[in-house]
Amino acid sequence: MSVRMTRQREVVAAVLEAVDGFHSAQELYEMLLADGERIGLATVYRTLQLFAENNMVDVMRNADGEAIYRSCISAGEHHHHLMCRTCGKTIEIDGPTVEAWALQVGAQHGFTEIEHTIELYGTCTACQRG
Amino acid sequence: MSVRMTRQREVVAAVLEAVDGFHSAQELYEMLLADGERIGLATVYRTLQLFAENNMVDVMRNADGEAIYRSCISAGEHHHHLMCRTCGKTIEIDGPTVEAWALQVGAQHGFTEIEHTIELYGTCTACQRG
DNA sequence: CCTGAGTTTGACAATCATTCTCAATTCCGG
DNA sequence: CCGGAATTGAGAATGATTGTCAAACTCAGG
Repeated sequence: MSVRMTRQREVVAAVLEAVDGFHSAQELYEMLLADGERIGLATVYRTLQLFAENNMVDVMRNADGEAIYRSCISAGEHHHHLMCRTCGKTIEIDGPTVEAWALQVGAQHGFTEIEHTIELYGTCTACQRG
Repeated sequence: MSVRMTRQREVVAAVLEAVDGFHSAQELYEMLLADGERIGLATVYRTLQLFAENNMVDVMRNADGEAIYRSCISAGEHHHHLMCRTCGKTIEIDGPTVEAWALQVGAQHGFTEIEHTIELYGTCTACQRG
């Protein structure tokens, strides 16, 4: 029942801190192996899920529907992302506007416990040249 | 290069029209078989992708990252969804507010060609009882 | 109503992400 | 330091999706 701190969980947290942007479980697993860590793929998956449940990481899905993770910058705070479709650069954004809009639309249709996923994609300044 | 009309494409379009809500390629495939249609699973996948590219169907991803499809009610129009997390009932919504917000946020960060995905989840009136 | 070139199909293999299994190992409160 | 609960890991299993390629089909032209 209680959650334990293990070497594996520490190193997963560590890579997440060390790298920028979003990465899949597979990618993170490979990075760990490259760093010489001994850890199983299943453990990486389980750990990421655990972190996600505790809002310790950001989760989103790439265009292929794969889960990608990133250490949460505004830990625990709800926010969204603006990602460059060319270089993958990601900016964290928050939007009182949309939050309010989401709640309102939900309420209008009699829905409660509204949650939402909002992701923006575009081409960043750097990638517009070239 | 040219797109042909085939029996298979017709029946896929037909089930999409016949059923409500979003369904995975697998589900649609099974419905077709149940209807006595002769069609291959790969064909269902290919057909759905084709339809999606032509904006003839709505695509979204469920919580597991699987692609789910629905015949496009407001054909070709850009819109979003409000889905009941219990019964899967889905309502189509549009939001000038968020559209504008998305563009503005993108521009603020120097991003162009902004696209976005927005999905709302909640509990519908019916599912709140019980 | 034929025909041929180009499309599309389907059975099945192949990928690939993710989850499951379960014995062996590791944590940690007492 | 101990014991039981939590966690791990190797590999199998699952399941969605895509690739392969010969056979079947469509349709514009004759």
